Amino acid sequence: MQKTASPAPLHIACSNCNLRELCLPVNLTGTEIDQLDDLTKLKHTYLRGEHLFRSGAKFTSLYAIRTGFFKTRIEHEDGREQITGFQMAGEIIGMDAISSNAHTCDAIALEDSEVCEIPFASLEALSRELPSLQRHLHRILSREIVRDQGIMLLLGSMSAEERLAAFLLNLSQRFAARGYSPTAFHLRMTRQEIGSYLGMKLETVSRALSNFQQNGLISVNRKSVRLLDLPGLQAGFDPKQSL
Amino acid sequence: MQKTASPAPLHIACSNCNLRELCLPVNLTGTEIDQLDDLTKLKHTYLRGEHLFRSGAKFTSLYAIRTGFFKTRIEHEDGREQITGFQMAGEIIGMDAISSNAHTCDAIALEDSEVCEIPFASLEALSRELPSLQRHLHRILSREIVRDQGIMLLLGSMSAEERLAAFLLNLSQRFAARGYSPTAFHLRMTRQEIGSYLGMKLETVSRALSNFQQNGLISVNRKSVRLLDLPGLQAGFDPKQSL
DNA sequence: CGGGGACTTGATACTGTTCAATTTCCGTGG
DNA sequence: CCACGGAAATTGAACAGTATCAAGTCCCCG
Repeated sequence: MQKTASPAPLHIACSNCNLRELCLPVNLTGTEIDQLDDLTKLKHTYLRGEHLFRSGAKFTSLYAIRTGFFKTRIEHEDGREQITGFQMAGEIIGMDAISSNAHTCDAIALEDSEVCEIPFASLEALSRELPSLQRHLHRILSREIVRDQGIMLLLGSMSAEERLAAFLLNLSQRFAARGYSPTAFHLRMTRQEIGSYLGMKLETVSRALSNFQQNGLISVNRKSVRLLDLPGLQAGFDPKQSL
Repeated sequence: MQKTASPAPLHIACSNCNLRELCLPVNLTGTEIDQLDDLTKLKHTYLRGEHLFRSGAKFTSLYAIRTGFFKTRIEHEDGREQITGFQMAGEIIGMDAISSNAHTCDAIALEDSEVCEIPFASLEALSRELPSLQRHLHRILSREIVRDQGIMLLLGSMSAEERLAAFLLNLSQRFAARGYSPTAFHLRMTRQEIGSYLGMKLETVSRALSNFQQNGLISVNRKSVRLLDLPGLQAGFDPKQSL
């Protein structure tokens, strides 16, 4: 397709994967896209519950989610676990492993999913030749840092209900960015997993959801959620105002 | 100096800065070191309380701490703040800003400090030419991700005393790595700052420290701390065992 | 259609917060 | 050099938010 002398496309229609994170903002020529496509041609599918990788495994590749939903978790020796993120289509998993050449978390499919494997050595090599790809890789790594620090803020200085509201709004935004409804969606994870992510117990998650519902902020039934009052959620729900 | 046929040095004695993070594990020839030195020749000093940068400021450079001590913090609009880290000599600040070209946190000197400024565009350019530098940059970014996720684990699934014990042990390790005593050191930050970092109130920090002292794990007076029982701290102090 | 995990809800316990009173220390200015 | 003022830290008591324990319901999957 790069036969046409047309200017480089504004963003890449990555033929191999749904690489929102990796491809979208990069300005490349057709040949360069081909090189990138080469990089991302390894595809795999994972069924619900399967591991994409396990903590301790040797690091070779990053993984871009084409379709589906994953969670990542780290485990303390005493068995305590912390879910460090929920990843959806277009997002990248595995960046924690670059530092030590071994994965530091488990990645597990929450529904049947398809991923692109991106051999990291090749990505590094190509990014040496394509400054805009290099730039973009750095941005992606940095974005993960910013995301994690946002969660630190959440965990460190917000109440259980505020954390849950922020979580729902974050999902909402990410679904919207993918063309799905921002106000009605299906939770792929259990209350326990939400709780682990947000630093609270599953009962507290359940109570907070019920509470939101009673106050007209959401309607929830099992795993399906409808956000009814986005500004109300954003404002942080204050139970004292509502008796 | 690569005139000599001697092998590349095992690590770099960075003439400009105390770049433990940036330089140490990189294998480079003399010329290459010179290029890197060029990159890090901008030096500045900051007095206690001064800002290295503020949230929102345009991103141009990373900063490597030569000497001194910094904190980084993010602020929620409602005034809540979360301290995201305490950085000491040899560590790098500013990586969060790569993603959006603007700093997302404030960096403030906790004591008089000296930093190297590393223009990021130049670092990217040089790392395109030196694969081992590129690799190392990626490792540093990834290490920050791992660090942040460790703090998420802390905040999400540990008790106040466990968090504080982990914090003290982390400081201990980092001082030890710099040739200082791992068991006797001076806290550069207030109880309130420790609390903000660990997601608890200053009173809780103070009580926990007193509690550790009463149980012979540490001795503490104001800002000076002595760790008396590292294994005890590591095991996580359980107040029920000790009546 | 049956079994078991996921979820909800209630009662109670406990960790950590809040409010408040003191004490200690450090830097500043007389 | 000492005195002073204010921030930092400690400690206590009451309170709030969340965890824990327990019982029961609902579904989803086999």
